[in-house]
Amino acid sequence: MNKDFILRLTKYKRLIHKLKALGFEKVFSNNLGDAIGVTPALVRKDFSILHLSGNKRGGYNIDMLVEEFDRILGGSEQQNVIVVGCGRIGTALMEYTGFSTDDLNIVAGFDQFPEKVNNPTKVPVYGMDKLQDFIRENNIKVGVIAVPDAEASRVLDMMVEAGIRGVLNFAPVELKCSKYQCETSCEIQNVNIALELEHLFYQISTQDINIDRDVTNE
Amino acid sequence: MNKDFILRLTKYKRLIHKLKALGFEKVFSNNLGDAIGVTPALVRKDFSILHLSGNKRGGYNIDMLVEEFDRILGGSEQQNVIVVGCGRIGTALMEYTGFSTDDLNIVAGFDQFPEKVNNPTKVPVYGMDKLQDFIRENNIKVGVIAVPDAEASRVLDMMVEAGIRGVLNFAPVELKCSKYQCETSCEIQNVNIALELEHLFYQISTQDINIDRDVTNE
DNA sequence: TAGATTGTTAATCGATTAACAATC
DNA sequence: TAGATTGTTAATCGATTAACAATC
Repeated sequence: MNKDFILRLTKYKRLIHKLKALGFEKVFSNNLGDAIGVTPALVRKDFSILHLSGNKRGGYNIDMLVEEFDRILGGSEQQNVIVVGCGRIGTALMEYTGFSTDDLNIVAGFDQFPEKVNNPTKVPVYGMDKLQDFIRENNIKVGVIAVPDAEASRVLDMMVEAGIRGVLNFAPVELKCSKYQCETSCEIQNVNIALELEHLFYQISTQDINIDRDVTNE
Repeated sequence: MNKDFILRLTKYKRLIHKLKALGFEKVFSNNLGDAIGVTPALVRKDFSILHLSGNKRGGYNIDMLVEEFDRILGGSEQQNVIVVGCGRIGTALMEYTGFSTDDLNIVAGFDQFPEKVNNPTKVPVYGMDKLQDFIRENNIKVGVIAVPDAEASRVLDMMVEAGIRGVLNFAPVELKCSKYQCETSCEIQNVNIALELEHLFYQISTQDINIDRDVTNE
């Protein structure tokens, strides 16, 4: 439910893996807080919620943290992802190599015209007619939508119907899971680049003026 | 300062433009709330902060809203953006046509090896040596970073030094604006796809168990 | 021991919502 | 007028932080 909390968890996990690789054996709430940009108190609170305990004097044991966070966040099982829509953005994701360090694995792409896809990767690209069978047979839970605006909603329905539980959506529509009682059954994360850019422009434009002052004065 | 508030503003703006196109003349806090997924009370509160007032019986006038939101959010001036790093993601953005409806305009790409870039667009691609001059001469305020991990930080410094005030970062590093007293002078928005995917996996894995129950019980 | 750090409680802060008087 | 909707205040809610006792 609490997005910020979950986001912090993934940050903790990454950081702790890095520290382990650097040879650290223990770490303090202080260090962790600095690194992910929160107060030490919040780190301790988070850890307390997760029942991760440290030593009053010696901080938290890195090996313990690595183990616990791997358990909490699904560990190092390969997490398989499909990409639907193999245009520029779709193929860019398929080609991206950085995922492997996070145990994310793009296992297939799907496109309306698979034969037209410029695909320099080893990831196979299938037609849309194969989509649902593939999801079912391989028990895929998470997919990326990178199809044009107009198709996004239909594609989402297909994916959810076949069993997809989480979607990262790059189409510039605020997708909502309409079909079925989907609220509970499919998480959607929208990545809207135009929105982010507009947001930046706005932040910049109000930065100097100081929006609070400007806006709350009568 | 308040991210959610600003994000709502851009959503209002888009929605209102759509309603105007549909021929609406007025709209109620109720409708707006439904459409962007917030309570009507919050819509009224937001509008009140912005000094947008409606009629006790007749809701808010669409023409007024269009005008005001355009003014507040920088209106329909073309907003020029550059893309630094013309790999897969960079070129995908350059090729993306959906920006024009938001008056976003990608005016140039930059790459270490501009001659190697596969560029099917009309957007010119220059070498990195031209970056700072271009930013200064064209008074560019917002840029996208789509370079590899290791270069991101250096590229950011170059951009900020030349006058960039907002950055959308696709490199999988949590960029912070280190140089100068940059806290105040450059907004950074990180888009970390791997993080979003992991986040989805985690949400799914805890959905059934009900994380709150699982986690807060002693 | 003295000093440092955890774990937890209570205080704070800020955003959202409920409620309702004002009024069209 | 009666009904509906705004605008605003006060209440609520939840997350973060400060503070400090416990203790290594």
